[in-house]
Amino acid sequence: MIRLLLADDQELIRTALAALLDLQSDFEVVAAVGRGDEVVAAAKAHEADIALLDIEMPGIDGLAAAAVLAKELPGCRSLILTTFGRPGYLRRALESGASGFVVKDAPAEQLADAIRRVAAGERVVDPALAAATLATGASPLTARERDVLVAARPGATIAEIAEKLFLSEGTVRNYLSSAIAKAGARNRAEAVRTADEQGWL
Amino acid sequence: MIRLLLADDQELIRTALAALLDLQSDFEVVAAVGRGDEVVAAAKAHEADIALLDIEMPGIDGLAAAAVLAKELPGCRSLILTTFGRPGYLRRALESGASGFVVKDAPAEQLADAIRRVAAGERVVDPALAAATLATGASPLTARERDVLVAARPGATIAEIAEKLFLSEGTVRNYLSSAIAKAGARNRAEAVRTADEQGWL
DNA sequence: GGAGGCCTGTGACATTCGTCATGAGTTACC
DNA sequence: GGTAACTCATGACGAATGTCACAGGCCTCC
Repeated sequence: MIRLLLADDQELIRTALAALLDLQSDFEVVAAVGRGDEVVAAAKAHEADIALLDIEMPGIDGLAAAAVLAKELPGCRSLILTTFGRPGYLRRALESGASGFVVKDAPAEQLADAIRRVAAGERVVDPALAAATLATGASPLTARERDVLVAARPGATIAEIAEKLFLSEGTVRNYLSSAIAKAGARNRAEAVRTADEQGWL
Repeated sequence: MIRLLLADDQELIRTALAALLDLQSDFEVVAAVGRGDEVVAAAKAHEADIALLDIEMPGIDGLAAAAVLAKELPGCRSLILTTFGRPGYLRRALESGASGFVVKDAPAEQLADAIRRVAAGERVVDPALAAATLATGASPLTARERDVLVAARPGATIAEIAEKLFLSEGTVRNYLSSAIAKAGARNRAEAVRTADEQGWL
């Protein structure tokens, strides 16, 4: 019997996944939480074998939760279950110590199979996504370029970004310029968009 | 017995919701599709009573599917089931002829309750969301201002927007300027963002 | 028929943005 | 100790953007 922990911010999805997984005779959903920062405590309390983690959650995100889990509770493996199959997400997931990565538009049998294989100690990754990740390569952005792009995301002006990061406006313009070049964009907005899609942010 | 049609682009969510709803003794999931343009045919073929529609789908979106369904198959009511509780979505859903609107972070009982009430002929809407919609009011944008904002969304330049909409660049600048003013933004990017969040696009 | 609103366009203007050259300070690595 | 990369900054330049005033054509509504 494999003991599962579910973490997803949408209650309906959480409940529905639990209903689906409970149909499998060798699975048992022992806990379901809606926040990333509740994952570790729940995993400890219910002695989960595998944590199914969504990425987008309040508190800390699923990738960070996987990292904490790997450190504090090595007996509980993590399987990232998310909507977006972005290359950068997969990379960060594996760096965070997750044992698997499944996207939400996969068929149910694939999820069940992934859970069983992770429980057996394997690492499970969608082959197509893995190939895309290798092809994309790591982020070419420096730490500060990334910061500036993140701060620019909501549509902030240069002055606002500079104020938020305690930089001069000229410096912000320079970082933005190089980030735009590295993203192959012609705009701040386009650079933010492509960097986001690549998982660089 | 209420016959349900599920439409969601993510297969896992589709399957999981089907598993959840089948637990209710008075529900029967008779069809599940992953594209908006398959909804009507499937509803006809399986004589569904209620269609549960996600908004974001390939083909046509759930709101458009609800409109077609209301026209071609009045016996089948629509219930929008979506991640985002944006005021504009709710407004467009009700204008499209949908009978209900539930967000995906509602508890499962609320969904089941909504389905039963829609089946009984009621209109079902989350009260908090309805209040937000009334408070927000309709979009202040004119049709063209909206078009320009949509075209500007990926980070396009003025020249690209003008080319796409067959307008002069000066005209595009004028529309953008008034749209920015109406959105209370100081940027094109910020205007796109807030308009998107309000459901004006 | 007149008023008002939207669509489309032009021209001008100040501001912001993106690019480039350059330099100093820091850290890391050979 | 030297090289390289990153961080932060300044100044200057052209291009893109946002704002404003204005005008003609087309609707709709009173």
